[in-house]
Amino acid sequence: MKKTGPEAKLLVVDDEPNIRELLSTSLRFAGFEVVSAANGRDALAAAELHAPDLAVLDVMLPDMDGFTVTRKLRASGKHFPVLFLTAKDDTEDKVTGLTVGGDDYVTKPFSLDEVVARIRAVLRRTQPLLDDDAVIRVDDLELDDDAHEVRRGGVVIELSPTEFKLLRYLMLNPNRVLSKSQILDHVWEYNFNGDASIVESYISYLRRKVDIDPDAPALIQTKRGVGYVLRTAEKR
Amino acid sequence: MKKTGPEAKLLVVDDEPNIRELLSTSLRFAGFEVVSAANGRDALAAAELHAPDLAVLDVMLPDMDGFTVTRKLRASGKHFPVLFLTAKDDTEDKVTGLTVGGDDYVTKPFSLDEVVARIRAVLRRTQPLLDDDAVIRVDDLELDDDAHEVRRGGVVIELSPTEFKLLRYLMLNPNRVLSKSQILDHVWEYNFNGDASIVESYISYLRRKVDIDPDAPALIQTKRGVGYVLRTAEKR
DNA sequence: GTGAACGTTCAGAAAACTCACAGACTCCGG
DNA sequence: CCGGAGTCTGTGAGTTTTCTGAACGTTCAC
Repeated sequence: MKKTGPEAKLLVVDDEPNIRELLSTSLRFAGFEVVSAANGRDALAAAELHAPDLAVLDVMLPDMDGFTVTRKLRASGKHFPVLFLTAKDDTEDKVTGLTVGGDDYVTKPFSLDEVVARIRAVLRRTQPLLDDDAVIRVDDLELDDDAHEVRRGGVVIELSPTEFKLLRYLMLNPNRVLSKSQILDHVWEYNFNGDASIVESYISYLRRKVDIDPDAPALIQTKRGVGYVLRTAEKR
Repeated sequence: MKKTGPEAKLLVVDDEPNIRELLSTSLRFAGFEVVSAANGRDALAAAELHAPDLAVLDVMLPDMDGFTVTRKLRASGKHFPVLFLTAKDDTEDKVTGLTVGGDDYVTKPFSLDEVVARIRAVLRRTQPLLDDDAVIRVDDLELDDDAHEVRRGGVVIELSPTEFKLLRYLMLNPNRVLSKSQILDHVWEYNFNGDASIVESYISYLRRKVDIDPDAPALIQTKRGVGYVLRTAEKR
């Protein structure tokens, strides 16, 4: 899955240092090259200098709002797609029109995996050259990101949004034990402040839908005191 | 769907920056090469310079109206088709006569998919070389853009204009989940400011007409918390 | 002008979802 | 075999989402 060299170059723009760091770090870890800016002015300069493939752009910036930044970018001939970060209650109002180009948006607070998934989706849509299939496969389990659908042995499995995100995270890390806090950090919104026991609940839900057959070896396995793994058959 | 190289070169002319941007962005994303101008003078210059295949032209411009622009274009030997943007209350007689050549018009406020569809229709009519079929097919569901007709298993289904546009948008994105705001942005007029619940209503209407057979697997499916998809059977 | 078709909005019911809590169960060391 | 930590799962409250029907407005044909 990982290619040689970075997947794409991203420009992250947010005035809150915490969020900017959070995003930069996890996007970098996800294989992207990342440059960041704290306001609209710097964002425009960075876009000029680095020619990113996509920008992650907070709509609320100290000097000018995200739409203005986008307009200025477009005016100077930059046509890379933008993923907007909006507050949840901005929806309906200002968000309209954000999805007309290749652009998209996620609402704050977001979950990290969600952002990565949306970035990949936008890039896939705008530069279809990279035949990233959008389908993740582990044994006879398939997860189709575009259709937002999961199949086991060809049979569709209905999952709730959270169940879907959790399974997606597990499938992206097959045969790797993931701790409950790791899972929490990736799948739940970044400001979630319940405790990790909810992961147990959702693992339980998932098992009921994914690991039904009592004869087949379970895909989702518990590592006591450590976390959970998605085990493939091949890998023993 | 995406070809190598742009589909055609368009000239967008509108004095309102928002509309100009909105059009440019979504047309560019639809695969066209776009240049734009804010008034008649610039439009004539741009036409001379870029030799577009079609112009999208607001009839109300600050310096001269769209018909004058067209006349001057024709006078200087430019015979590419024009898609006029007119206000809804423009008198019939002004608009009449627009559809006699290859030209066509849409009324403001328009929906983005409508404009794209009209542009494609005009280009198809004027340069029939491109064998764009104008018929979109998903399983046994056919949508004929030219005839403005929908058939399921050969049987014609009567749809209202909005139902037709909605189904069209779904059929252009089979097996891809579309959020309610995405749908709103593409199918409804750009200045629509109701909320997304109207999408739910129209999906409901569509289902009643398109997914009648309770035995057949439903084409239109809800992805709770995410949006709606048009599912094909083949896609497994 | 009148009726029919179409479009929009609203409101309520039903269904689904998220999450906390708590008791039951399992594993493991001693 | 016991106890405790860790894990699993049922229950239920609160919220969100979806669906539907009905009311109201607009447009169009006659």
